[in-house]
Amino acid sequence: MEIPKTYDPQITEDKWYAYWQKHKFFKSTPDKREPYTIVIPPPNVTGVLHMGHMLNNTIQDVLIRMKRMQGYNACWVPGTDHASIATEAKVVALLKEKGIKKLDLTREEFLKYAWEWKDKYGGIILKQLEKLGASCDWDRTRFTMEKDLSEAVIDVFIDLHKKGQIYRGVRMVNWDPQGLTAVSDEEVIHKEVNSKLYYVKYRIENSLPIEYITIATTRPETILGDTAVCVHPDDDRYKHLKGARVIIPIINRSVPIIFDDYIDIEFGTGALKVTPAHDVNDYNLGVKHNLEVIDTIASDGKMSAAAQFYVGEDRFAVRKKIVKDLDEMGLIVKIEDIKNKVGYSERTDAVIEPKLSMQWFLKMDSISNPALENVLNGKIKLIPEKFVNTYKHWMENVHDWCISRQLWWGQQIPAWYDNKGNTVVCKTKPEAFNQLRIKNAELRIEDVRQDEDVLDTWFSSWLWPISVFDGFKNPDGADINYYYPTNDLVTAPEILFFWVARMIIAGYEYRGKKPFTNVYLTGIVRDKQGRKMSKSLGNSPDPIELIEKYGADGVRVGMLLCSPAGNDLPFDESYCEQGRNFSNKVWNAFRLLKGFEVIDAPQSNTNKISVAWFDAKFNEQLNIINDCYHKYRMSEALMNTYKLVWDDFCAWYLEMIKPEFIDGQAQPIDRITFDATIIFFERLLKVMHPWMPFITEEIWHLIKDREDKECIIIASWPILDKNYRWDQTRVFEECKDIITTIRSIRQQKQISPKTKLKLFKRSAPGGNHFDDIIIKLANLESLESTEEPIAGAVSFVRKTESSFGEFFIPLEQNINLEEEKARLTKELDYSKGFLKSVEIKLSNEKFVANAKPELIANEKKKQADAEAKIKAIEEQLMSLI
RNA sequence: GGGAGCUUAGCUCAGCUGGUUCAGAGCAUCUGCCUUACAAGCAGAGGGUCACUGGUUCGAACCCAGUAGCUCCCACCA
Repeated sequence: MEIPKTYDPQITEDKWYAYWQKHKFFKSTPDKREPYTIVIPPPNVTGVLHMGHMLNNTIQDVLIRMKRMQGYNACWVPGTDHASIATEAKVVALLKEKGIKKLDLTREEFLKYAWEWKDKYGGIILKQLEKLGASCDWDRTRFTMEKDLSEAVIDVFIDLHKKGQIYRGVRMVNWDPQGLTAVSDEEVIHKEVNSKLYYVKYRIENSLPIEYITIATTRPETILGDTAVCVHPDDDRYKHLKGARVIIPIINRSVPIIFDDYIDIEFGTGALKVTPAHDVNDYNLGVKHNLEVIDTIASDGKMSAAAQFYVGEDRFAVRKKIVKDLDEMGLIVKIEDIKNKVGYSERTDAVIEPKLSMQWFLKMDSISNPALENVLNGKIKLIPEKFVNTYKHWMENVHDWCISRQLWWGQQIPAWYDNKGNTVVCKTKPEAFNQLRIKNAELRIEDVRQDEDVLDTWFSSWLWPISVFDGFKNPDGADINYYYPTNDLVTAPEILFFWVARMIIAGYEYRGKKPFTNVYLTGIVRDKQGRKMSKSLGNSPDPIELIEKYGADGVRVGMLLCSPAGNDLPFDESYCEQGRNFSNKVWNAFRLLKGFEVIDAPQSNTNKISVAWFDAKFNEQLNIINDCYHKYRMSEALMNTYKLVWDDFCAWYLEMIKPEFIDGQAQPIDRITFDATIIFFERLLKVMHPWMPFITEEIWHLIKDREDKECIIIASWPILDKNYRWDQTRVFEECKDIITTIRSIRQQKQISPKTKLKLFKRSAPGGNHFDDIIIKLANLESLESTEEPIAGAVSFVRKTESSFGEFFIPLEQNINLEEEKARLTKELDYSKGFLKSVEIKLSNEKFVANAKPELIANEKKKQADAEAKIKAIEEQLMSLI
């Protein structure tokens, strides 16, 4: 059978994925083995796979696959997040296209549409994860708004309310006028924008002649809500205005001038207009000075009836209009360009409006203590560690969490009201009725109303590591006891506070234990210009298309080659190309092996040495790779695997054992060497498997007939031989050096690689362990020892096993003496320089006194080495003359 | 405004307790090769004042101080 020259991922990927599924290799149930558990950061149901998911989930899959091979009961729990704002926005938009307005629907009708939408599109992203090879236990797929998980959310709300951690109150919240809901502080993104600072004159009441005070504001549209003007008590410009009042223009309201040291005298005119309804600071001032609150902006961002003017017009339109009107009245003193920060909604990108409203909050102070403590004491590790600082800072300054959202898609808050202003928190309406009736005897059940709001999505996802194992429904169940705490969490640093911190809080609150041990924080995938990949910029490649083009293995390798934990990843398709090329390299190594003719024959010395060397090399590298995994240095683990396969195995080992051609006829290989090589290759496939699951599985089956269930995905990770012959690998480096030097000389002298050369070696006796390899790989006719230098030959000095050897290659043509001399002299100078630096060090009394003895011994060895090398080169130079 | 981090080859990054001439890797580049596993390849080569300035030390890419530039996080200055 002809094996194609290039590897074709298309024909293998779906095949093996289905095969793994069929044999339930991803499935996990509690057993005697040690569990290794990851819960997926649930992607939004609205989501489609983007590069961030690709990166994130590939890392999780690598970890899961490796641990599975290492004998752990590996369990990767998948699922999706209901993403209340994002999903609701999507459904609203879809209904709008159909000509249906959300406001015309009842809650039940709307939710029916939303669920229909979810059932239709909610699973797309999970299907896409299959394409990249994600070995999730799909039978465990959960959804944050499914029945059990929702119930857990409601129970937690009731429980925390009972504990006094949840309260309801009127507060200044971040209002999203587009999503028509409050959002938490964490969902507001502050962006620096170019704004204008308007200087507006307010007339002092009853002043004669007419006196004005000039205030500076970036938001003139809120003037109608002003209820005071505030200045600093020490500001000499305004001291005479104690007790005075000013007239708010347009609306002609009389308001007091108040004095407060909150004011920055330097900013603007040192006079601040105070609008308690639309600014947090102003609100606080209002509370302090007992000011009236006039809410002039409605929830949709348009002027409310309370504004009296511009009613129903949008806040930004009004800004322009009011400036024009004020200007016509001669009240605009000047307009300055400034930069300031404006809050935007994370979900809808609308400008956030600070707004007073009644919301539910979770007190964060005491509940978050264990979450801070256990990250600081290292029981939970953040990788990379630098995020601990950020985490600490946030946890120490954490604000109460606004958990109510004015939406329908989500868990409805289990708070109930009667018609007399009583509130109870409990699970069901009948329960609520009974409780409310204690306070309100005439209450009828029809008058019991449930809170209209739903809970913040994060208020359900913070329970994820517990709820996916039914830890609320069945707190002593087999699953939760076995899998919790989970091991690793892989996620983006962006949601360290949104999600990670809160999961830790919930973990300690509800299980008394951490939810996971290691948090691996990936970077952000960016484009070449360093911009974050986003749909709106259109700079994000479609991962599925990349997979089709380069193969899932290629894309996986490409992405992970250059993404150390916590570092952003400037993505470029060429990385995928590199990944694909690697797949192809592996494929061709397989083709070579497959093409060997194997006979029962004695093993040549060359092959024997080669096998011993690679065995040692493999163990040396496996040790390093294991260590990289252990330290979560994923890219480094991959790079070492890559080099082990490409350089050590393909470029060196396979060339060492590859049978020669005689008269155009490939020679057979002896069975001992062949079998050893197959074992090596299988070990390599195993080490590659977590990164490249598909091609390794394909080759695993092609290289040998195997039983149905004998798959690499469940094969065991190679066992490290700690007693490997490390001396072999070291000495072979010297051998490589000699070979490379000869090849380099060929290049310089323009001698074809096909021309066989004679090599003479002049050195101390012994030390010819790898000579046969040198003969083969440097394409030598012979390698002989010589007592005397060979005149007229190209020569060089290289380290051999015990000391330095002088090497000579006699050539047909005459050598250029000057050129050779120059080359040797250069090397001599280098060696002399080296010797000198060592000698300086050794003659430095302070060094000898302070340095560790091993170090000094090492320096002495270097000195001796350098002296030997210099001597050898000098002798060679002599022989040239 | 507060905090954290970064700056090493053209690019992306290693350099893990200061000690091999330590200045590394992959990619890219250049040169020579279509050599019966692979041109998605093979062989070889060239790239760097380790941001800058001082200090500590026998010894600094690494420790300390300052300077410059970049990034991120947090924060209610109109």
